[in-house]
Amino acid sequence: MTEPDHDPGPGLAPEQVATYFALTEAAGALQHHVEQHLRAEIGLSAIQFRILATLAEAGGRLTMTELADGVVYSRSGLTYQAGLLEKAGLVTRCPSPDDERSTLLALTDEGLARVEQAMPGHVAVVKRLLFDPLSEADLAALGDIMARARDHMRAQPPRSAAPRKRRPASEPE
Amino acid sequence: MTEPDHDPGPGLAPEQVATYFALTEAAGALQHHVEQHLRAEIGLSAIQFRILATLAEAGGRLTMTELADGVVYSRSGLTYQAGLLEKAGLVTRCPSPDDERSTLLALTDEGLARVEQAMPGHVAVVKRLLFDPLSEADLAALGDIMARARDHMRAQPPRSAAPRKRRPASEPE
DNA sequence: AGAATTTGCTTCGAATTCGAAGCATGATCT
DNA sequence: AGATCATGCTTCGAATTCGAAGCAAATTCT
Repeated sequence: MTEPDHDPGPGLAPEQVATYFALTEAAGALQHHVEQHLRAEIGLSAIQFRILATLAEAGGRLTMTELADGVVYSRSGLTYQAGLLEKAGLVTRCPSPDDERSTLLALTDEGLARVEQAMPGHVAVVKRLLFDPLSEADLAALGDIMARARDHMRAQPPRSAAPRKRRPASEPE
Repeated sequence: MTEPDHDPGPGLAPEQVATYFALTEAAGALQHHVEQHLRAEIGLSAIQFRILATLAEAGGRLTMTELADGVVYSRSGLTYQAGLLEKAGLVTRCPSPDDERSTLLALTDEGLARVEQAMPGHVAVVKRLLFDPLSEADLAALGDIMARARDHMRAQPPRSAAPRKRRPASEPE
C-alpha cells in the first residue's frame, strides 16, 4: 500500500502520488469519524456543522453563494440544507437589503449555541485523530502548507466547461 | 477565516482549528476538481478511480471488505460501485477460493488500462492544484505527516459506534 | 455431528447530492 | 424607458450513498 507498481509516466513522482493518496485517505477517514461524532453528539451532519461554523466565523450572515463558495458545495445542495436548518430553527432566511434576489442566511441564537456546543467535542475528536501523532512543528508546517494550498485552489479560475459560471474576477465588489 | 470568534473552551488551540479547516477545505476543493477532471477525461467518478487504483496497487485482486476498508467506504456503496464497474467491464467478481462467501474483485486488463490511462492526467491535476505552491521540503513534510496521520487513524478502534461487531452485547434491542 | 454465533456480501428503503432547467431580480445596452 | 443579458436562488429528476435487514458460508461450542 506504500509503493504503487504502475508506471505513472515521465515527470511524475510516485512520491507525490503516495502523498496525495495519504492525504485523501486520511482526510476521508477523518471526515468519516467526525461525521459519526457530530451526528451522535448533537444531531448534525458534517456539512450542516460546516455551514453553521462558516456562518459563525463570518459574523452570522452570508448569502447563499458566498456560503456555497466557502464550503465548496453545490448551490442546490446548499438550498436543501438551508431548508433543513431553517426548519430546525438554526438559521433564518432573510432577503438581502442590497439585492432583492439574494438570500441572506442568518444564524439564530439557537444555531450559534449549537455550534458552540459542538465545537469543543468536535475539535477534541480532530485533535485525537489528526493532531495526536503530530508534533508542534508538524502542526505548524501542516497549517502553513494547507493554508497555502487552499488559497492556491481558491485562486484557480473556474473551468471552461462550466456553461454558466461566475466572473473570472473573484474580487468582491 | 483566520480566527473564529467563538469560545472553543479550555485547552483547545485555535491554530488547530484553522489548520483543520484549511485541510478540510483544501481537500474538498481538490476532490471536487479531481472529480471534474476524471469524469470529463475518462468517464470515471473519483470513487471508481480510487477503487481501481487501490486494486492496481494491491496486485489486482481484493475482497470487498479489504477494498471497502482501503477506500473508507460503506459496504453497500462498494457493492453498488462494483456492480457498475463490472457492468463496464473494468472488474470481475470471482468467488474466493479460500472463503466461499467472500467475493474477490479482480481488475480486468481494460480496467488496468483505464487506470494507467487516467493516472498521468490525474496526477497532473493534483500536481497543479496541490503541489504547485509547495516546495520539495513541503512535499516531503506533507507526505510524512499525512502518512503518519493515516496510519494513526487506521489504528483507531471504532469507538462505540459499531452496532454489533465482535462482542455479543447482553442487551438485545 | 448439530446448533448457535460470527463473518461477508447483497438487497432494500430513505436521505442526500448534483447538474440542468426555471424563475425572479439587477445591471447594461440602445 | 424598454429590451436584453447576467446573476442568485430554487425546483426537478436522476444518480449515489448509507445503515439496517436478510441470506449464505464458515467457525466455534456443546
